[in-house]
Amino acid sequence: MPRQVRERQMLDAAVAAFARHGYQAASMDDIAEAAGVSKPLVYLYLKSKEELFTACVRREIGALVAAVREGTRERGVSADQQLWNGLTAFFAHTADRPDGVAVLHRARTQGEPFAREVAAMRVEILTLVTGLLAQAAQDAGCAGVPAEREVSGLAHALVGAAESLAEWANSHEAARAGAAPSARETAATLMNFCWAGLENLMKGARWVPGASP
Amino acid sequence: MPRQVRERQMLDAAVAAFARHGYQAASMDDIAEAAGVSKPLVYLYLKSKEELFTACVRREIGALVAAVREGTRERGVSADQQLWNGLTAFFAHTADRPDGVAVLHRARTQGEPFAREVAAMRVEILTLVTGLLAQAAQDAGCAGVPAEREVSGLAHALVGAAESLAEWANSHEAARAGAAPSARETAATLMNFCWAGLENLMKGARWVPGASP
Amino acid sequence: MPRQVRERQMLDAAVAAFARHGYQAASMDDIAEAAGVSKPLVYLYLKSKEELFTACVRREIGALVAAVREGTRERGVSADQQLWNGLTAFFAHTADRPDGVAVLHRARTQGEPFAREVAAMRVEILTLVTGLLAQAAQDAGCAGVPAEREVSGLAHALVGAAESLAEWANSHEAARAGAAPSARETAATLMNFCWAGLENLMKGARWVPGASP
Amino acid sequence: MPRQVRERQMLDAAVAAFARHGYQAASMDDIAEAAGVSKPLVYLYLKSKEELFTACVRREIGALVAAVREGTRERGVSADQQLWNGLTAFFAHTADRPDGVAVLHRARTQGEPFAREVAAMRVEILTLVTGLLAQAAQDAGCAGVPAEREVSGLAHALVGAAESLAEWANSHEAARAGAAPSARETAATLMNFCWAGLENLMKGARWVPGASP
DNA sequence: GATGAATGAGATTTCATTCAT
DNA sequence: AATGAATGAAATCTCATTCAT
Repeated sequence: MPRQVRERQMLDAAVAAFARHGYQAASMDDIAEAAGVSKPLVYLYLKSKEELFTACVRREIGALVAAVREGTRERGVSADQQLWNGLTAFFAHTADRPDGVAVLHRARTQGEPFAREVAAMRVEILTLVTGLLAQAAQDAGCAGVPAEREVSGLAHALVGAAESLAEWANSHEAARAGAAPSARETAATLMNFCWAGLENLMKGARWVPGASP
Repeated sequence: MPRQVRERQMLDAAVAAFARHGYQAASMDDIAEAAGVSKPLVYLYLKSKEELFTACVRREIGALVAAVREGTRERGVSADQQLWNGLTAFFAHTADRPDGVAVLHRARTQGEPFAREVAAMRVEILTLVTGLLAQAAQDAGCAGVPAEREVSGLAHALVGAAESLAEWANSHEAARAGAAPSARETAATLMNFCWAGLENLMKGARWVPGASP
Repeated sequence: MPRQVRERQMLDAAVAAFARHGYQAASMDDIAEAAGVSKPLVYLYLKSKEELFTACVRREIGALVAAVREGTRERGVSADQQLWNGLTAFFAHTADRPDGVAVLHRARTQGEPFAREVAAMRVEILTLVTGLLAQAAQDAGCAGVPAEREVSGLAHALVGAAESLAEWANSHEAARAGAAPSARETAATLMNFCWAGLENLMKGARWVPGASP
Repeated sequence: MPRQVRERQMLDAAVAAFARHGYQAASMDDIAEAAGVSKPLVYLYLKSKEELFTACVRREIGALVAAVREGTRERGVSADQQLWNGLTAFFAHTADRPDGVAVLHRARTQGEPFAREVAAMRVEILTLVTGLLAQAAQDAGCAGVPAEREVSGLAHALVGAAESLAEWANSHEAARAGAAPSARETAATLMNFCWAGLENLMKGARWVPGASP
């Protein structure tokens, strides 16, 4: 059996194990057995547990980013439409590969080297989002560009909301209140949640404490 | 030294260790040493690693919920103001006890018993938030109550955004773009991000794909 | 509370614990708690686990030997009658204090110092038995005294049979085949088992291989 | 080195250790070192201390039962001869493998699962013995079959006597009174001790208190 | 006379990792 | 290319034992 195939089997098994048990609790024994190979072979191909985890993380990062980029590829549509497309792609992907997403989630709290990789991916996606927001601002004849720090905060809020919604949409809790929502429904929920606020912001309108009607 | 004092020392050390290394990687040896006691004493007082972790989680849940409840206690103010107060308390708390928050974050991916405790806390806070949103809807002369599933999704989005913002606000990344933002600033960012959207939703206005200006 | 009373409580608790769990598995914690006192008090009175076990063993040895001696005290009766009396006393005692007997049983396999104490007790009882056998030989006009080694072997066989019967009589297995047998019944069983053989031996008759009818 | 060989080495070392120190006091460290392997290998092959002990017990049970069965295999000889053959085989075995016998002895007081295995073995041997006694009764033109409980008691007495004699024969004490007795001598001692009594019993004769000559 | 507080030492068990073949 | 055999290191947890009061 060719090396590439064997390697993918190992990565598949590793992603499943890391997703279910976490980095520490997943054992190389179990991964090797699940992959249907002997432990020395895993070490021959992937060097160590750390590198194996890194390989998993990189693969899943690539898959996620590719999915989102593919979703926002369509040109000639308005910024909010593109954002919606990207979100839909994101939610579709998280529904499709829950283990991969779980591995990325685990990696964020697994020490510097892993956390950094995921952080870099978040930056990549945030950049994408930020770009869309900026274009939306332009489209809307926005008065001025908000401070970098504010944009950064907004982007983090958006991504955090998306992650939380993805987790909720794929949990059993959501299914209890009817069928699990589709990716499009979830994306719409998030757009509803934030779009008006973002639009206002871009136009320079601000919510301030003590000023509500 | 009296038992209560020692127990608090142990919990402090354990929270720090669990926050930094996670449940599995934090060792009882290190925790005992950090607490300035011997390992057997930790076991005498806290029974096992699992119960120690549980004790940490419960303590931090209590502290977080108390902080947020305290923030929303003030009566006679509008709903958005109360939400803002609660968010400010939340961000102040996360800035004040980053380790405690990290422990709660870890607990969510550490198996059923722990995850359930945190989930229960999230439900408690979501209920609080939902109540405020409902009152806001009333204040705004809202046309109809949105479906339960939609409200649930919105609340998850809000909480996720808050968590993500808290993490970002306390990270070094935020400091790089100027001083770390205050709790009030972060709360304002989040209100700006979502309030208009929520208000629209309550009034029955919806964002729909393909309908943007 | 006077020291003697406290000490007896401790010994009672210790005997029960050692009987149930064995020397190693019985913990000083449990013994102290069962005795209703704190651990340091146990150490104050009984020095160490080893000495505590020794005290238990000595007490139970004393009780057992006293019971058997009491049983054989009656003068002016034939030797077999005295032996039967002694056996009855032995089985009555083992039925009455199963924990004490169990401790002695455990002590036999618990290393030199303890095993020696029990061995000494066995010697004491064996001497008693041997004396009765000798007198029986005289009564029966026995031809000659058997070799010391043979007598020793016989005595061990008798004691072993008695111990095994005691254990069986107090086990649930015996109760399954009707009510548990009384001490007198068990003693009769053992007398039936061996008396004729012993009598023959004393008269010089021997069982030899290949000579059965 | 092949797995089977290593496993036997481990069992040999474990039997020796359990025999000398008992289940609790024997440490896996010592067993591994005595077997000339590392501790993890012991766990890899034997799973746990409990299973290791079980494996020892089962092996020694098998060896002992096989030895006794082999001894009683010879057909066409009288019942007492067969019993003597079986006893000789038993004493030869206990002299040959004192550690194995000691392990079985320990197992009887080491908790339900172990005690049950040994009890089952005792039942097996008791059945064998009971069969021989029954045949002997037939040979002797026995009047009637004694009650089940009485037979059970007699068998227990016989086995207990045999165990006690075996222990004595292999102890230093026996050697002090001349050379240690051979298996045939010990078997003869036991036959002398009980055979006449058993024969009487089979014929319906009973020893009763107060009726001695 | 009695105890709450505390620990050094050692138990079983698991895991990532490497040879020799 | 692939593996059965093997281990060093470290994890969680328990226990007999002693102070200071």
